This record gives sequence, C-alpha cells and structure tokens, in this order.
Amino acid sequence: MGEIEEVLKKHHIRPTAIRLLMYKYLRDRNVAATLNDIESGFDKSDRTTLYRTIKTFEKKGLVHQINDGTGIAKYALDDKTTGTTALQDLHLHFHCIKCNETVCLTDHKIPHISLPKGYLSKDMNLLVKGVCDKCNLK
Amino acid sequence: MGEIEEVLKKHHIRPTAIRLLMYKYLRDRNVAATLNDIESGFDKSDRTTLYRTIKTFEKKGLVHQINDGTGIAKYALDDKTTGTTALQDLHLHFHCIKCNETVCLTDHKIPHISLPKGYLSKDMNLLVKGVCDKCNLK
DNA sequence: GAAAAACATGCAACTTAAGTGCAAATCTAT
DNA sequence: ATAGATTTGCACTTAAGTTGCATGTTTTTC
Ligand SMILES: [Mn+2]
Ligand SMILES: [Mn+2]
Ligand SMILES: [Zn+2]
Ligand SMILES: [Zn+2]
Repeated sequence: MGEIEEVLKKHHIRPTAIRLLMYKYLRDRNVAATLNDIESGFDKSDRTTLYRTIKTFEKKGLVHQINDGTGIAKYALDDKTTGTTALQDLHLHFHCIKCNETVCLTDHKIPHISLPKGYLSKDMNLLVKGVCDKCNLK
Repeated sequence: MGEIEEVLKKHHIRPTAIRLLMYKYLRDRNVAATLNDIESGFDKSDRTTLYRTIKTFEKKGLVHQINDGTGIAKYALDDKTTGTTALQDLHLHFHCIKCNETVCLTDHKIPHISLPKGYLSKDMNLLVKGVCDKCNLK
C-alpha cells in the first residue's frame, strides 16, 4: 500500500491523494499520456491541479515530457530500472501515425552522435514516426 | 532574377510576390524560423497569409517543419544539394538552450535505428539540445 | 479579349493547450 | 492550538495555430 507513497517521498514529493492517483494512473498505462488523457482518467479533479501535479512530477524527476510532433505534450514515468539518470540513459520515442499513441522504447538507446566543433550536447530526443505493432496487424 | 521563380515553379508553387519574398527570407537565414520570426521580417503582410504560405511551401516539399521542444513550430528550407528526398536524407537538428536558435545540421545524418518487431518507421527526428558554437565562445 | 473558373490574400473570429492569480482548504511544525 | 507553508480549485489570461468568408488577382476557356 505504502509502496507508491515511498516512491513519492523518495523524490521529495508529498504524497497527497491526487498525486498517488496520478502516479498509479501513469504506472498502469503503457503509452504516454497527455494532460487531457489524465483529465479523462479522473472524474473529479481539476485540470489545473493535474497540470501542476504533472509539472511537479517532472521537476522532481519522476516523469519526463515527450514531444512527439503533434504539438501536444505527453508524459511518461521515468524508467527506474536504471538507477542512474545519465545522458546515456536517453531512449527513443515512437509515435504511431495511425493510433496517435506514443511509447517509450526504453531499451532502444540513442546512439552516439558527433557534433560540429564548438557544439555542446546536453540532452537528446530521438523520435521515430511510423506504424506501431498493433496497428500493423490490422 | 527569375532564379527563385524557377525554384517555386519546379515545386508547382505559383510565384506570387509574398512567396518570392518568403523564399528569399528563408534562404538568407541560417537558422530555422518561427512564424513570428517571419512576420517580423515583413512590415506589411498579414499573419494568415504568411501562415498559409509556409504551409504551402511545406506541402510542396520546399520547407520542413522542425519541432525543437519549445512547443513553437519552426521552419527551414529543405536541403536541395541532395537531389533525392529519401528517408536516408534525415538530418539532425540542434537547439541551443542559450540563444534559443535551432539549426539544421544537414550533413549529420541520423544513424540506422533498429525497432521492435512489428514496428514500421516512416519518419524520424533527432533533436539535440545544448549550447551552440556561438554561445560557447561567450 | 471578355467571361468564367481557380487561386491568393486580408481581416475577423475561433480553438485549444498552456500558464497565472488568488483565495480557500489542507497539511506540517512549533 | 496556532502560525506557517503547501496544495487545491476556480476564474481568467495568453499565444500559437487554424478556419470562414469576402475581396483581389491570376489563369483558363471560349
Ligand atoms: Mn520516454
Ligand atoms: Mn532540418
Ligand atoms: Zn498504432
Ligand atoms: Zn546558441
């Protein structure tokens, strides 16, 4: 029961009711969620609170934002199997142009990229657009 | 004089005054432009017209949209040094977190990426965030 | 070359995601 | 218990993107 509570506390997030619910929501979902998705997942709560909650999660390193080219921000829980959040940790994101869903391919890392002289890399995002396995079967 | 006209015609775009100006604007710029950038570059013209012009350019394969994570669409001319617009052609984009500018690194291609079984790739976007050469010197 | 059709432009209005201000509610620490 | 800090909910704002429609311009047809 207190398992999620522990996770939040470890990230210095006070475990309020909504935060516990949102964490569960994100954990039980296997695709990235927009704020609208999250809002639809809760009957009761207010959009602003959900917005600030996801931003708190993001700031505290619990979720990461994904930009899949649709212009609408999506969010997914960080992969906590790797203890360290190094730059090597950067995985690729896949956006399906049929079902519009976006997933983290956490074990597909971004290969090393060489940059022109003078350029310094701090972060990377590799987005692949195409058709996902589910949509491919149909 | 008719050089730009020829380029537009080749892409089945009628060479109106605004279109010629926007093409020139984009060509003489070495960083990707937002619609606001373009708007600021012209004293006279209307935002909607500029919007539809850039969308026409995009549809006809003259420019490509770049999503650099700022949430604001940017545009840059396609690289016409390579005659073919194949999937191999995909280059990487660099967004400087200091000056907020985004550039096409057209000769830095995206390396081959393997996907899980069933996934089909149609397009890719590799975005690197960091500090550009100009900002690095300061 | 005039008329019709097709396309481009400008203005206003709409849509929607994102973000802010502020007061009420809740939680934490003294 | 009280004071201080944080969280929540509601109203409102912002800004990019987009569409409808009337007018202007170019191209095609006859
Ligand atoms: Mn991810
Ligand atoms: Mn580019
Ligand atoms: Zn799909
Ligand atoms: Zn810079």
